[in-house]
Amino acid sequence: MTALEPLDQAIVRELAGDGRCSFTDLAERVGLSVSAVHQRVRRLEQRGVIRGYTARLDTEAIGLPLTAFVSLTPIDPAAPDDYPQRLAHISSIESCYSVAGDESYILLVRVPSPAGLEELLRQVREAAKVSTRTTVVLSTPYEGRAPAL
Amino acid sequence: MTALEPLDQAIVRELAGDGRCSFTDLAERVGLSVSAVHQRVRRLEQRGVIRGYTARLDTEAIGLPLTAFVSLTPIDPAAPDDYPQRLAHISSIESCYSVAGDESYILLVRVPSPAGLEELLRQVREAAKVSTRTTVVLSTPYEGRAPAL
DNA sequence: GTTGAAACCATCTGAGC
DNA sequence: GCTCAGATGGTTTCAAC
Repeated sequence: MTALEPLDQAIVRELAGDGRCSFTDLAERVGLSVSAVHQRVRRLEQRGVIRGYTARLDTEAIGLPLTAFVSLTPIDPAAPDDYPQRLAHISSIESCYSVAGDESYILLVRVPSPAGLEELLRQVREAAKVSTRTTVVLSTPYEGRAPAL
Repeated sequence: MTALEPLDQAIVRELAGDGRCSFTDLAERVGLSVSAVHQRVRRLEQRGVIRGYTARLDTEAIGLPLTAFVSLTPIDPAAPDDYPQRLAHISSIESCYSVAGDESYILLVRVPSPAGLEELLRQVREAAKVSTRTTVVLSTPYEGRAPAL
């Protein structure tokens, strides 16, 4: 995987900071013509460097005030490792990481309440035969900051 | 915090899926006029329900192929709890969560290499007087999926 | 790979309901 | 709070370099 050119870096940095930034603004900020920027952004999208765009939401305002990390340990270590797939339909799971260490996976989940968390854990244990360890998030000083390029 | 109206829910769901969706498209998808959608989106932004927009990037393509969770435990339990602030300048830290459990904080970090991780841990220990426990991410089956509304 | 211009389309505002 | 319509300004394409 070849490293990103400085101009593409600049574009990507701007779009990480403001995903709805117009091409006109973008062009000014990176010092290129509008068409050139337009072409480069399209190319970055097609190459998969930019995987998409999303609105960053206030989890409380949308009714999911409880965030938690759920670590997964397979009950049967010999079972086929298709946990992510088995859990994909559970929409409270925002992210799924395969990790090195004591556990096999770490999930980031968002639920409306402690009752929602209980329900989620039930679903997870049912869908994948795993034991779970849950770490409740008390507050989020910051999240999803733009990467350093 | 009053719950989200169904129309606002629909708008927010669409923008979580495609943050660069035009107001024209958005209007069609939620069944409203363009101006009405426009007005509602602006209101959602001002109320802080929508906190911004970002490009979702391929971490490998931008030169940060190594992701890890770093758990923090204060060395002096009586020290003032200003860790997030003390760590905020470290740009490899994407997210910082205050958590219940054995540790006080969990950081999500992105670095170019194992050497970068080592350097990051040094920086973290220096900036905050904490001991760290690191869980390396091997792969990411999914991440940042749109929330269930 | 960049530019500039032209055609098209989206954004945004304000008046009216 | 929604709609319509008009003015502004952004997006997208294309020919040329």
